[in-house]
This record gives sequence, C-alpha cells and structure tokens, in this order.
Amino acid sequence: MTVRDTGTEQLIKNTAKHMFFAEGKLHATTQEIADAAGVNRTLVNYYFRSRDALFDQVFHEAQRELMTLLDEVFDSKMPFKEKIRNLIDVFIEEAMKYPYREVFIITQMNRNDVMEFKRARIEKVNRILQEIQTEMDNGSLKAMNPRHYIINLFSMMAYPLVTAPLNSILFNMSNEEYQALMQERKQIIFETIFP
Amino acid sequence: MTVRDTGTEQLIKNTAKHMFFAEGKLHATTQEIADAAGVNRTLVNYYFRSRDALFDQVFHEAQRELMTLLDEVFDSKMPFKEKIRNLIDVFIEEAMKYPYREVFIITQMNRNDVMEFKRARIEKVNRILQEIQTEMDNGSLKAMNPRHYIINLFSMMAYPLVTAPLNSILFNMSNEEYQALMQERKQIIFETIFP
DNA sequence: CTTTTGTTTAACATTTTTGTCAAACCAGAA
DNA sequence: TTCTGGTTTGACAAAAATGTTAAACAAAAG
Repeated sequence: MTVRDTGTEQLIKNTAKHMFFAEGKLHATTQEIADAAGVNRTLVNYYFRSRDALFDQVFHEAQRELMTLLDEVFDSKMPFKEKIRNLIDVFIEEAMKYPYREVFIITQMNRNDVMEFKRARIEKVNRILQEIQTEMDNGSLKAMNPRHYIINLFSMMAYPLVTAPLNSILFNMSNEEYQALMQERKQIIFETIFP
Repeated sequence: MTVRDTGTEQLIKNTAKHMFFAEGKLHATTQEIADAAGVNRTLVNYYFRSRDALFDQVFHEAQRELMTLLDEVFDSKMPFKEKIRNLIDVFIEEAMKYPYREVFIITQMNRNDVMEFKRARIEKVNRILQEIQTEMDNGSLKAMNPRHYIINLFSMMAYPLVTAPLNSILFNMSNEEYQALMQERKQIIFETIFP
C-alpha cells in the first residue's frame, strides 16, 4: 500500500486548532476551517469523516497536549521552587500561543455532558497536591488547602490571556504592550505565590 | 395602546442567559433556547426579530450588568481594603451564578472582531488603577504595575469557576465540595492579595 | 357580546451547514 | 508509458437552523 501523505490531514487539524485555541473561534464551521487552511471543504470529510469526528479528535489531542505539558514539568526532579518557576515560564509561553485551549476543552465538556479521566491522572494530581502539602508543612509555603494553591497559580497564568481582548481595551493597551505585560507576569506570579 | 406583557420576552432572554452564562452552552440554537424556555421557537423571532439580534441584546446587557456590578463596588466610599473584600464577596457570588458570562463576552468579541468602550469606562478603570497606585505608594500594597494587581484579583475569582467541570474531576470533588471550596476562596484570595 | 389588538401556533420557505459521490488529478510502481 | 491507488475537486443531496406568514387564540376595551 502506498501512503502519499501530502500533509493535508495535519494541515486541516492544525488550522482547526489555531482557530479554536488561538483565535477563540470556538464555533468555526467546516467551511471556515477549510478556507483558513486553503483546502477544499470536502477534504474535512475525506480525512475526518465528519465535523464531530474532527472536533472530537482535536478535543482529545488538546487534552493530551495539556496533560503532557504538565507531566513534563511536574515529573522533573527539580526542587519545588524551581519546578514552579519552570511551570510558570512554560505554561505562559504555551498559553500565549493557545489562550483558548482550556476554554475549548471546557465548552466541549459542557456540550457533551461530563467526561472521565483515567485513574492514573487523578492520582498524579494527588501526588502534586501532596508535594505542595509537604512544602506547606515545612513552612516554605503559606498553609492552606493545596488545591487553592494550584487554582491560584493556574488562574493567574491562564485567565489574563483568555480575557486579553477585553483587558487590552479597558487598560488602553496595544497588543504589543499587553504581551509585554504578560511577560512581566511570570515574575509577578512567582512573587505572589512565594511572598 | 394595550401592552399585555405575558413575560415571554423576558423569559426567553433569561433562558438564553442561563444557557450561555450558567451552563456554558455558548452556541445554543434558537430551538434549544425555545425548548428550554418551554415556548414556541417562532416567538424568538417575534420578540427579537432574529437570532443575531437576540445574541446582540444579551451580549450588550451582559456587558452592562458586569460593568454595573463593578461600578457599584468601586464607586462606594469604603476604605480600599473593605472595598476589595466586598468586591471579592459580590463578584464570587455572581460568578457562581454566571461563571461563563465573561467568556461569552470574549467569544462574541472574537466572533465579531473588536468592539469599543465609552471613553468614560476607560477613565473609570484609570481611576481604579490610580487608587491602587496610591495604596502601593503608602506601602499598604506590594509595589507592582497596578494592572497586575487587578488581573491577579479577577483571575483568582473568575477562572476557577470557568474551569469548575475540569477541576472538580481532577480534584475528585463533588459539585457541593467544589462549591464549598469556592466559598473558602473568598478569604484565601483576600489573604493572597493582602499578604 | 363584539371588537380590537397583542400573542401564540403550525405550516411553509429560505438559508446555512454538513455529507456523499463520481470523476478528475497526480505521483510512484510496474 | 501505462497502471495503480491515494488525493482533490465540483456537483449534488441531505440535514439542520433560521426566518416568514397567515390563521388561531386570548385578554382587555368598548
């Protein structure tokens, strides 16, 4: 069997991801995706069979990408504080590319009702919570429910990029200025988390 | 002229808001909205002329509601710290009811390209930034670009409610437990902001 | 009771979006 | 070159969503 692989399938998928995750066009039609990719709309069906199938695939890959990113950070053997610094750097860079990825995941979840994660995933989160708890016990972090710590961290990283269009208007900033502000945030968040 | 007002127009609008802001069904069809409201779909056209008109109206009202909420908090004459405590309380209560309102606003902005705010709105934000700057100058707040302060505050309040479906799975919590966690957050956020 | 007028409904029409299929196309194999 | 099989395209079909209209309905006014 000859597999030619002109890259079209990947192109379509990447374009869809760009529209969903980067531009926040959470409801793009197959026509819009095909146009943006510069290919015939029929190819969406040829490669993915249906619009829903494409959405599902993108959804699952988004989930995997996100989890892989976090795993790489959390599985590293750095000391805790460095781990967090690294997380902030990696995550914000990623979130500047794909600010709406988590929102896409959430809206897909809301649309299809719930979803389940592998037991291993939940346990991994538990280990991270444990790690944070340990830091709190030895006094290097302010004591609180470690979940709040995680939530604070991810909120401060992710939300300002989701709300960028609104914020940059209200703060009267250009896109470039706002981007610079997001770079500044890396240090600010670190200092807010480790006072 | 007799105005009968059976409340249907308001019912449709409220139902739409509930689907958009509370359930996160950002792409609900007119049929889905009508069904949820228990009315004939044609009434959407009767009262709002078109789907887009309904979306526009809901969008603008959402914007106004949000701005009014913030104005009430910020225009009050409390001392700064109390103002913030009040903001956290009011905003989180509101965000628990309508977690996706800001996301709806953002996605509508992304869909229709930009949007403009009244000059008065920008100036009001500037006054708040000034107020924060003053607090930093007299040492009651850690010095930083006051925009980060605002961003941190709103991120920690809003984002965990947007990501609730995902978080409650990853943290292995029931809805009730997660809600309780959000109540706890009011104090946590206050302490994180005022270390 | 009858009329008036705003409200609601069902049937129909239009538009938008998605899906299918056969033919054309094109690069590598024979 | 011809054959082969994956790829691309345009025309068409089907489905989904939105919009329109006329008639039925119901409450207040006369």
